[in-house]
Amino acid sequence: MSKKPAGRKRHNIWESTDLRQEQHDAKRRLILKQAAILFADRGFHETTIDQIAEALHVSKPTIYYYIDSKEELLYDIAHTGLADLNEALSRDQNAGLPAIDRFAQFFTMYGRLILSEFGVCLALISDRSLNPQSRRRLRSLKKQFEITVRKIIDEGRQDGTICVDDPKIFTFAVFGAFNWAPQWFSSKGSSSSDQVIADLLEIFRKVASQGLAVRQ
Amino acid sequence: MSKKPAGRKRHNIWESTDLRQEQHDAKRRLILKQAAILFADRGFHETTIDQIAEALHVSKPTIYYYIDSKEELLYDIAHTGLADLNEALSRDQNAGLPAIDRFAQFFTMYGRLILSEFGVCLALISDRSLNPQSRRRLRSLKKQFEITVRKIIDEGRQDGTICVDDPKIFTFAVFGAFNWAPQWFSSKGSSSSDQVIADLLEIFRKVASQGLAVRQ
Amino acid sequence: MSKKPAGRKRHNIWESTDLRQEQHDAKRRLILKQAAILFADRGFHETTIDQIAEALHVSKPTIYYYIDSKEELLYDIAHTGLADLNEALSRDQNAGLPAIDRFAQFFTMYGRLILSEFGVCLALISDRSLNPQSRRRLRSLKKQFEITVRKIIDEGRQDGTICVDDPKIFTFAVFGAFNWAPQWFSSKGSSSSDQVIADLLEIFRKVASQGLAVRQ
Amino acid sequence: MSKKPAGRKRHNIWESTDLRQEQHDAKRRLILKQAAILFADRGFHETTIDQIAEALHVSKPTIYYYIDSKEELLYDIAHTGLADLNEALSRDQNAGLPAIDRFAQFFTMYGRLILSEFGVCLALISDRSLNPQSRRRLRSLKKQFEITVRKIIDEGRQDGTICVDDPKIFTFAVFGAFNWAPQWFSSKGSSSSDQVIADLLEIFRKVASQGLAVRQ
DNA sequence: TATGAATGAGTCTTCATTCAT
DNA sequence: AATGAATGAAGACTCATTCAT
Repeated sequence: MSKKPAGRKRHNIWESTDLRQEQHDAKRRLILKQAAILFADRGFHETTIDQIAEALHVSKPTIYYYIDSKEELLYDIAHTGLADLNEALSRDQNAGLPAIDRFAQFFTMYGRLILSEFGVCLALISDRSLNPQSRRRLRSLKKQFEITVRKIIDEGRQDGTICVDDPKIFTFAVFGAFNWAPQWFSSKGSSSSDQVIADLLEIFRKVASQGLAVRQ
Repeated sequence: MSKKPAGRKRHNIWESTDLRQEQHDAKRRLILKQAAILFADRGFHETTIDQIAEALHVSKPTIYYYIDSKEELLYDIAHTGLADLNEALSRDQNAGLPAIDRFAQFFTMYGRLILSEFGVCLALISDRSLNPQSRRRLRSLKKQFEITVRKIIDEGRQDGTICVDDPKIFTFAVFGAFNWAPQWFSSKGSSSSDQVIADLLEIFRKVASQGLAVRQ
Repeated sequence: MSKKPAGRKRHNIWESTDLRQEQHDAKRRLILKQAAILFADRGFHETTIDQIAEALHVSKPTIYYYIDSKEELLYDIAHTGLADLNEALSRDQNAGLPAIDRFAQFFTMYGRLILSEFGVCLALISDRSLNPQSRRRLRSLKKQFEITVRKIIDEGRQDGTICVDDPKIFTFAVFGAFNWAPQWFSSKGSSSSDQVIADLLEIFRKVASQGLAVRQ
Repeated sequence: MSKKPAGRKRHNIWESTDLRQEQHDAKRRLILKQAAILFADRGFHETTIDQIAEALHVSKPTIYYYIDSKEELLYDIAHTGLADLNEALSRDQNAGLPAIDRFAQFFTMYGRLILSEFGVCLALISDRSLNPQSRRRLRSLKKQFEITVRKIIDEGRQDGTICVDDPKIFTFAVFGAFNWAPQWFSSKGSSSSDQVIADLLEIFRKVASQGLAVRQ
């Protein structure tokens, strides 16, 4: 087997193992991505494993070499999206910023997720196709984000940068507005996704700083 | 549909064409309602005709006596909801009111729809299960509402009661917030649906009157 | 719907229900029988539901209208056979007879079972295709027969009509000899199944009365 | 199969044609053994090539390096068992002994086979999974043993050491009793396999010498 | 009107087997 | 000699829908 740029000095066995694993993971992610695209486009039940395989120019059993079931596909897509968001969130943890800015930061990232291949599935595909356990896990993760937002809002009330009547309803409203975006946003439209996210955000930023305007 | 001309001696009331038709319609509506409840609860694909039949204590072919296909069921539910809204809308057409009030009026009704049995399906169930024609019709109806809202907003800009940066995005945001409600609202919770609707509305009313507040 | 020999006086509705149920049961039993024949002939895994359906000139889903799964098919065949045997057994319960005669009676019936359509599956088809619970139930039923036989042998030792060294091994030997019969017995051969059963029985009757011969 | 003519400098022992062949055969036999164990334990169809590979800590294609198909696996197991028995049989061919003793000798060996890894498959696994040709070959081999036994019995009638009514039925009964043994015998039980074999044998020895006892 | 029975058309999933290295 | 990856072929099971009464 001729190794790509000739065999590295030592550890080449390990390297090849690593590369294999890497390749494997890469392919698996490709499958998830393609599945996510199709699910988002046609729906979960309207997409067959065959179609996913075909879109990737492989055979159906190949898909099953990388995943265990169609359900796992959906779960992993959602989970990956949520995990990515979590990671992005924890990366720029600007704890020092005013709550309103952290609010904006959160939904900028959330918006990017929800308009990404993986995120769309979160907003568009019902988790009713999942088994109770997977559904519970996913919902718990989502709940976490709700809690995060509510905390930010609470903190905003204290640091005087956010003012809303009912944090719970407000939170749901923002999530709703963002989750609805995949239904109408088209990357082929005039605005970029970042523009759309900013615009949506602006609406809620206004509300949140409504009562404060007077003081300034 | 003209039934056979004559009626049997007695029971002719039962069998009178009108009542028959009435009965027929009533039963059909019962089926739609039960289907809507189940669809909203479990999802379209996760609900079988058998389950709908069982919930109504009839047999599966009975369902097919009243509807042509599962798809029609979904279409009719959505269509009925939309038509009901349209009717309600046209009923109190307070053309004289300020735009912001008409805006509020619209979403109060829309909210009631979306939290009703029939409306939930609109927000929760994807129309991807419908054939292209039905989907087109339904989308066209929904679009109509978007247009209505945009018009109200435009008028609000003129009568000085509404001020938003981007009417399109704003419209989508409001619809998103309302469409998301069925995901979290529970009639068993502390707030009534009307309360929730009012709360959601309040958020967007604030935004819409933001720029104006200063002037007044 | 023209009832067979014209409608009976009253209860004809109930009668028709009964007849339906009867028909349903009859058809179900036909399916079991056909499945049993095919399983015995080709093996469980070598028989597809399609083949069973085809043999009955119905479509595959029709089979599923009467049974829940292929596994249930196998379980029900085995269970029915065992239950039939049990019933036959309890029917002529000649408790007064000498043990050796009851022994003969038992294996005459067992032989008839094991050479019948349903019984063949018991001897020929492994229960490993069943889920643990079904397997356990079936094994428990079979065990019951072993116990019955051992008890008869024990009683035979007391009433002086049976004499064997090791009742356990002896029991297994007899069951083995009978269970093996479906492997070689052909209804097209020269001996009838009853003849074969009698012949097999004769062998073990000899053994059982070996030590006693002297006394007589 | 003549391997490439020359050997590498060192390690030539390892790579010597003979040892290579030996190793190859040894590994092949290991595979057969493991497969036999799993087939006997779970059944043929319930065992996947992957499970066999896993049990041997190798990969699936490795199995295929040594065998051509799963079917061959089963055939070879059965064939090996039968061949081993044949060999053992021809080894101590005590043609001079009384038939009854040769009868005992035969089934002692047969019993050992049937309770060995390879033999269990003969009794437990249906040959229906084999192609017609393999099945025919195997059945022919088994038939050979039946014939052998019948001949012994015939000779027993002549040398006055065996007396049975129907040699055919008797033969089937004995085989049945022995073939059934793997179903209930457990090496973890109180009796050794040799004990069980002796016990089973004793039963049939009694029958065979029944009529003779009186005369002596 | 209503229903027990029947079915066509899939879809997921599995598994023995092969390919390429 | 060994293996990660890939696939053809098949089978169980489901479900919307229709038939016959």
